[in-house]
Amino acid sequence: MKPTLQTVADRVGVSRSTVSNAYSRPDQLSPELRERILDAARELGYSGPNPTARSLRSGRAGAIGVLFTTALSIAFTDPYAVQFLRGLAEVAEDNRTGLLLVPLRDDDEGALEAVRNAAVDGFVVYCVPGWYKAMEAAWARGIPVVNSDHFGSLFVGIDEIASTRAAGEHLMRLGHRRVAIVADYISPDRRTGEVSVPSVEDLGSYVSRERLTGYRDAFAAAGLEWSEVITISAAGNSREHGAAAAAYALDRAPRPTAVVATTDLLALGVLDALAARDLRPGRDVSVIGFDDIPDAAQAHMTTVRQPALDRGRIAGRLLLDPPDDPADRRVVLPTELVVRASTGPASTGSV
Amino acid sequence: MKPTLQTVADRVGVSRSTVSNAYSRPDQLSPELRERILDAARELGYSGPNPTARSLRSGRAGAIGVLFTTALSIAFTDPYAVQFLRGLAEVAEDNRTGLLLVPLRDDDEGALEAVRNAAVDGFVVYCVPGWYKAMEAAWARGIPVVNSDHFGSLFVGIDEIASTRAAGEHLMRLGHRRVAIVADYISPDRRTGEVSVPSVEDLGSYVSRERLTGYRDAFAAAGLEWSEVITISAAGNSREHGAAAAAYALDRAPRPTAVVATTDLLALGVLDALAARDLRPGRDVSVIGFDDIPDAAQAHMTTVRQPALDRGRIAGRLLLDPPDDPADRRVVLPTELVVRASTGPASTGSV
DNA sequence: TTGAAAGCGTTACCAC
DNA sequence: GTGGTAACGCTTTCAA
Repeated sequence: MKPTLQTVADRVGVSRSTVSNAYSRPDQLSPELRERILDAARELGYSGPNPTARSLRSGRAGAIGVLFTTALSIAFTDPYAVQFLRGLAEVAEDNRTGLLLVPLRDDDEGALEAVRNAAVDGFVVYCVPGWYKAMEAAWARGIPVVNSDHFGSLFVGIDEIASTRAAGEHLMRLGHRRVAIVADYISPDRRTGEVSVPSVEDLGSYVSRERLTGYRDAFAAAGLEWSEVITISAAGNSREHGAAAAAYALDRAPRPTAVVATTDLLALGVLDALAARDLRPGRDVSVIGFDDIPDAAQAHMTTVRQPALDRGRIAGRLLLDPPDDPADRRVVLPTELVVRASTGPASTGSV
Repeated sequence: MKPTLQTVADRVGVSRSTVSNAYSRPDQLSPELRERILDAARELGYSGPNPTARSLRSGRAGAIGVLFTTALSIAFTDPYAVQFLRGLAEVAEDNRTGLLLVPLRDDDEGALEAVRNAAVDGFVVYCVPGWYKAMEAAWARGIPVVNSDHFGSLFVGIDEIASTRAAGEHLMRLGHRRVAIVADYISPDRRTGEVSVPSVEDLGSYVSRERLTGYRDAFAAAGLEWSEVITISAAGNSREHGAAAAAYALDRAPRPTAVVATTDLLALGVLDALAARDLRPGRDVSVIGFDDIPDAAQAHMTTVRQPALDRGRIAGRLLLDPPDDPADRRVVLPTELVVRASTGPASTGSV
């Protein structure tokens, strides 16, 4: 039988309230009595108030729920996600709050259950394409939800369209006209391969949709028709999937002079694919990523930098202390096109 | 006012129990009634039983607490930790259990508070040198604690000493006699620099202590005195710290013919330091790491492979379903010395 | 400074 | 198939 407040109270010969005070409001009783209580507790193996009971009573769970795109076991492999989490964790720590990684399993029902059952004070939704039900379940909880990918009441994100438009303009300025785009979650069956995206607006994944839109607009402004652009679906956001997807662009004639990707991880895969074919990035084929993860710099890759750490931090602050002014509840962070060696003028002579 | 079970019960005209059953034991009532209840709930904005109250009643928190070495914001940067977490997350998902990252702040009191206040069913202690108090607090909770670095009742780990002994023997076989070791957490002040470690046994960090012991034993067996070995402290487990520490070995005469490190991250830093000095790994200076993280293979680095993913998985299983037989409560996983190009014969002629 | 009493929102048991 | 009743372990007035 586990000791409870009452056990300790009985032992010392005081009431529950006094023992409770000994832990939660030390100033409410004499130091000696407190010491006696704490001693008794130690002796009885009582390690302090039961967190769950305390939560129930106080109405505070002491944790932030984190909702991920995919299996939580994947989350840690994406450097961008890791940065985001670090920022979030930092703020959580400062507020004596834990981070609860919610297990969103593959089946819909399981995911809903998990969201409804999470003992948390709010949710940070990191990136949940296709999990609208889970998101709705989070909303239904009636606790704050910070969304970084869709527009909700609490939002922290970037101007996705403007960001990729800038990248697209850079490409157009360099004279590229044969372009391929690699994106994840753009084919319904989640396979890797070329896919036709007649209307970007209909894409299910927020991130891919917005980023493709930016490119499309930049291309259009330069007179490049969207229908001429090769769109390739990657089965997931990883370097390997990026390389596999790139093959569909690189192994065709005429070969595109530029291959852009919606994330750095995918773009690094594109670089891998170039290397495997002895093609020189920025000379034979230009490559652009998105995120500016550490490996991007090492690979001398042109990309769009977004402040992942800040996004996490702000998400945490928004959640822990939601501003009253609606205007303050939506934060749009700046991005920056970082030009490195992976982009260069379109080599007109190449086949 | 948030709706509760009672609110819904009143609305439908049934008792609380029936509403509770509608959610938790659907087979206990007629489908029609259940539908009516669920509809009413939706209408009222009731999103299901309060997780905290449910936890209190059922005695199950639905989460595993994860205790990290350092600020949880650091945890994600160590590839080994990430692998471990992935394994753990996998098992947690399968058991509909969340992962609560507990904010161990820098001050002792804050850490204790956090551990005592975490609403979890058990703890996985990943690597907490210097946080003995936090560990004791976890133990005191009276819930299962899986330890991977110290010997507790539930344990999953490797034979640290035998692992590095094998690495040390490899080095001795290659004829190295001027050797430096880079390790983190071996100087009391956590600074980077050469440090004297007269008795390995007294080191505070479990991992560093065990791994140095293995090396020491291997060296001793080959007739190399421990006092002749250069021990260098790294201020933390990162590539940068590894490079900084390596400088203390490489910039002296005579230069060691081998520099080993207690983790791959540190060892990769050593390789960086070699590169900066135009020294060839495996030719001019041999390097050995520990863990076999993905980058190690890419760097052609000799290292000790340990099954990080499995460690995480087993930690989860041990926690969620502690075996009765004490023998099964301690799992020692195999390791393997992976010899790559970063080690070679001691170049007798080098200075 | 201390204690009694009233919940917090749920679930489990046992009658009906 | 359904509904009381009694916990689960704690915190918080409020009165003494």
